[in-house]
This record gives sequence, structure tokens and C-alpha cells, in this order.
Amino acid sequence: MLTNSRLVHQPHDHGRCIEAALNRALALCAERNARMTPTRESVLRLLWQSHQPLGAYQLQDQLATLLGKPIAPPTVYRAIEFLMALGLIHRIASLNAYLGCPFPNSEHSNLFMICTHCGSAAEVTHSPLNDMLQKASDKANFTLQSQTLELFGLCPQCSDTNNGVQP
Amino acid sequence: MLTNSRLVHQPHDHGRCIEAALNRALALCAERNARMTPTRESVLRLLWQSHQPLGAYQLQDQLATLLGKPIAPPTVYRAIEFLMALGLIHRIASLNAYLGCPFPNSEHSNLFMICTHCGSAAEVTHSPLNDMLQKASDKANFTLQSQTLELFGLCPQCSDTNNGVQP
DNA sequence: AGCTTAGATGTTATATTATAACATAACACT
DNA sequence: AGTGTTATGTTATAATATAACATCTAAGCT
Repeated sequence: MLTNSRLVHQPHDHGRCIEAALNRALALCAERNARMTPTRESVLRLLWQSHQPLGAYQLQDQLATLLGKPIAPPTVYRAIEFLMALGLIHRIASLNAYLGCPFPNSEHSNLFMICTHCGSAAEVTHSPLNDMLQKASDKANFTLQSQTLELFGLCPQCSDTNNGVQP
Repeated sequence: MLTNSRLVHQPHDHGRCIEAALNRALALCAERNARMTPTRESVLRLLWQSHQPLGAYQLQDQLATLLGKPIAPPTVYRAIEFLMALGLIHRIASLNAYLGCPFPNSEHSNLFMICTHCGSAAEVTHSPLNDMLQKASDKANFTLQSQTLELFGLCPQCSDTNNGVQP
């Protein structure tokens, strides 16, 4: 089980982790002949700034502040679309929100663990789980194409401090 | 693995299956001292009419036709809210759509298999899967509270007719 | 039956999320 | 520099969802 859970839920060198994400993104762009423009880079940075999923209009606000000029929704959605196509970010359907992907190069299962208390979200790659889903699909004669797997609960930090009880 | 997959994806006595759902609903209402009003009943019927998830505004249209008078969004959303609270229907987050639940009495895992071709959706109860998700959560020190599990692909019917290729 | 009240619905307005359509700008290649 | 492609700007609007308050209905009580 590969996960960025610890990283997400604990204090860490954040600037460095953003730069790492950006470097992966640049490499991927080079590989695919895609352009990492300022807008796109800003959106990616903002998503890595928080380990929490951000909504499109939250991104819009922050982007406008960051770039010092008003930004219209299509600009945000285009950047999101671009970054999603490259697998650099994910959409969390239950939240209508977007999140930087820590494993952009891997084939991964897109299982998310989202804290209902602090909002942080970890991504987990879990082969046995994928195998099981594939088998269940086979059994039902269902030709699996894609999946949305989102778990909600309390992250380690919030479990500890609250004893599992929300304030 | 308990599923309504066959039922969903094949021709069957539909009127009967709607009545059955309704009877389960009425029983549950009696048990909980809740009221199954005409609006709520209509929404439940409409959702069972199709084995496809329906959006709130699709429901609004159909409800207006059915009741012969205009219906405003809040009415639809209230019925949805009520039926969800009783566990009689589910929300499919990826689709912003709603679906009748075939196992309203059971503790279930809410795994859905949704056909990208015909739109039908089956619900699957799969204990080993739930166990695995629980274990994965434990391993990450994540206190699991709820989950959204949605698989997309081709249902048995559509796999057969298309050989897995979409038109 | 009439009164009371909780719960359900009606109504209006608006918030939130997302996209269509067309205009302009920037860039990459010759 | 000229041309085609890609990205962004701009305006408008679609699609999904909820807030706030008014009105009605039905169940329980006397």
C-alpha cells in the first residue's frame, strides 16, 4: 500500500514538496510536448499549497490574488482540465474539489482518504484493492473502465486530538 | 457478493419491482414514524422506474408531468433528502444523480457499477471489499466513517452488444 | 367537531459549480 | 515577418443546490 498519508497529515517541508511536484509536472510536460504556463503552474502550486482539495472558485479567488488581476471561471477550469489530463491533479467528486496528485507517473487506483475534520486528503495506491475490484467486476460481467473511490473519516492527527469525536 | 446486477441489466417485471421497493419504503416509514407523502412516493417511484440514476432536475421534470403541476427545485430536493435519510435512495456523486436502493434494510457498502453506455447502475454489497477498506484505513490510522465507491464501465448487456467498444 | 402544532409543501430568490461561444493574444515554426 | 496552433480573455448562461420565509395539511388532543 503506497500512500502519501504521513506526508499529508503531518508537518513537513512544504516548499520543497511543492517544488518536487512542480518538477515532476515540468518533466511530464516536456515528455508530452505540453506547455506549463504561468496560470497552470499557479493552479498546481495552489493545489499543493494545501493538502486539502480546493474548489474551482476557491482556486479562482486565490489565483486572482496571486496574479493580481481578476480571473474568470473558464481560466480556472481550463487549467484544471489541462492538469487533470496529465494526471497531475484529481477531482474529488464528493466534494466538487481538486487535489494535487503525489504519484503522477504511476498507474494508480485513486483511492482517497479525506478527513472530515481538517479536510486533508491522502491518496493511496493499493493493488490488492484494485485486484478485488477487478474480480468483482469480472464476476458481474462488468467491463471496468474507471473508478471513483473516496473514503471519509478522521485522519491520524484529528483522530488523536479528538479521540474520534468531532467537536 | 450480493448485487442487483442481473435485475438491473436485464428485462424483468418492472411494475412488481417498483411495488416491492415501495412496500419496503412504507414498512420503513411505519417503523420510523415517518410519512410517505405523495411527493415522496412519486420521487421514489420515478427513481425505480429507471434503473439509471436520475438528476434532480430530471426528477423535477418528470414529477411535474406526473403530478400535472409545476414543481420547484426545493420540493424535489426535500423528497431526495427524506429518502436518503431513510436509506431508500443513494446519491451518485460522480453523476450528481440519485438512485433507488435495492437493499434498504441492510448495512451495505455502497459500491456501484455504472454503465457508461446505457447509464444503468447496479449496487453491490461486498463484505471482503469493505473489510479490505477497513484494514487499509486502520493501517493508515484513518478512522473510517463513510465511503463513496463508484465503478464505471460496460454492463453485461452493453459489453455483449459492443464487444466492449463504444459506438 | 374545533384547536393546536409539528411537519410538509409552496414560493421567491440566490448560491455554487461548470461550460458554451466567440474574441484576442502569445507562441512556435518556417 | 507570416502563419497556424495553442492559450487566454470575455461574456453569457447552463446545471446543480440551498436559504428564507409563507402557507398549508394532517395528526393528536380536548
